[in-house]
Amino acid sequence: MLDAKFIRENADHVRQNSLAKHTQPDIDGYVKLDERRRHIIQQAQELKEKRNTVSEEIARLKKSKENADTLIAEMKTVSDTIKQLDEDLRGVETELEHIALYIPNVLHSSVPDGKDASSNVEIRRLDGINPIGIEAGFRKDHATIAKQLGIVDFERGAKISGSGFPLYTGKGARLERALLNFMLDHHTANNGYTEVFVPFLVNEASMRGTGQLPKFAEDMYHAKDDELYLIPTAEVPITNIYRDDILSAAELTKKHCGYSACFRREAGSYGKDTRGFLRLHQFNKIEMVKFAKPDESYAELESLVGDAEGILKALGIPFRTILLCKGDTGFTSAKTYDLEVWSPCEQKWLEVSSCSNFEDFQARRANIRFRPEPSAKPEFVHTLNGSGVATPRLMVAILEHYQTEDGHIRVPEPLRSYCGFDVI
RNA sequence: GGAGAGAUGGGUGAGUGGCUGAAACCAACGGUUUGCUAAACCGUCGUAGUUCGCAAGAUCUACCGAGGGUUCGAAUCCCUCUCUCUCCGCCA
Repeated sequence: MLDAKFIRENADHVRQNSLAKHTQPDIDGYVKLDERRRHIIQQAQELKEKRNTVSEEIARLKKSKENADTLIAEMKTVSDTIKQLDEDLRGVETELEHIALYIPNVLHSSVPDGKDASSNVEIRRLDGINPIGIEAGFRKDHATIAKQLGIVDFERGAKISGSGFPLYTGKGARLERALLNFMLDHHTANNGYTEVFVPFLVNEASMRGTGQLPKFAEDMYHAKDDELYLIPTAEVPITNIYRDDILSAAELTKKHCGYSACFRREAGSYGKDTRGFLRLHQFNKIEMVKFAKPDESYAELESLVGDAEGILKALGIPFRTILLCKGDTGFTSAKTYDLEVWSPCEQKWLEVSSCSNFEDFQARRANIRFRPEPSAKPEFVHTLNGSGVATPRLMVAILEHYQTEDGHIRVPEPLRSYCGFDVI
């Protein structure tokens, strides 16, 4: 959510910015309503002031046993008018919020122009154990080899729940768990994150706080009887840990990482990337979230990307880091880097992490503030988050890059102690 | 699921219709003093918004879990909801 005053004073910029993100919120309507809002507030305030002073006068008269009937009658109509104005105000503010919740975050000036993924800018590209572009002919794609080795049972997963809900079995289940444990240990030991284990169902306020609602309601699984939502990412519960809190400057930058299962309806992407692990309704992910001072948030974004890259480096997976262009940057983000691993069988880059600086966009929605100085006024923090990383496509990369000629998988070195075996 | 208790400012906790934006204490901040990490004393010390002002700031308004209601006037009375706690039952 953007600040009302900011929208008022930068209406053109906000409009251009929204267009760049392929949305057209009613900025003119917002500005007009905002004007009306302030007009109503002025009228109501004047009347309330009058009511307050006259009420004191009435109290005085009554105390000295004088007659206050005229004043009381007068105040009755004043009160009715106030009631009407307050009602009008509520209506206007509801309309304002309805527009404001659909206005996307303002892009950082360093974000390149462009309307879709083709304009994203590659920042880094790193070879892992297999140089990118040199592909061994013997490789089977991840779905085939996984099935052959009996480590994932897509059919039975579909039987239990539906397509997009994989069932990991035997060494596959162990490898998945090894990945998650390795990543959590890595971030807590090397990168200074404090681990959290979060609820996987959250309430509506949390979903609004991080910006999933109301705009992306159709992407979420919703337990209607309890008004709870299954989280699409641990970003939601982790960021909302400090909803409505005031943090002290000394504890910033606050860094949390956590595991969660992630649930996504993927409405509208039926038929896309349906094979194997490429697109799932449920998957596992380690998420990193930072709460930073505004003047430090962009440095924190760079180190966040570095933390995510560290996982891929440690595992020897070839990857590239790209900076998303304006049109590809998400609704809530000011600037986003994606990490993509190379799939030799798909001949495609697969996104395994998205690292974003939301500046104060989420903090304003979720009301997360900090005190710059012990007795200073609270300000909104900047929130950032990044996957560190999501497992399905990482698993794709491991199954393809670590495949041997005789159809087995060598377990990447850092995972061996977690797995208890070296080969699948 | 049944029964009960509660929700007040960063914290503890007073406050039952007008003089309460809210006592007191703690914490925090500024200062004085004594002078080795401490104590004593004095002062400051909520948030949001409106209007005015270049600004510092000033005016006004709202807010005592949320939303309604009664009243000239509500932290205080009534209703609904949410959450927390305790006990019982059930289940992991």
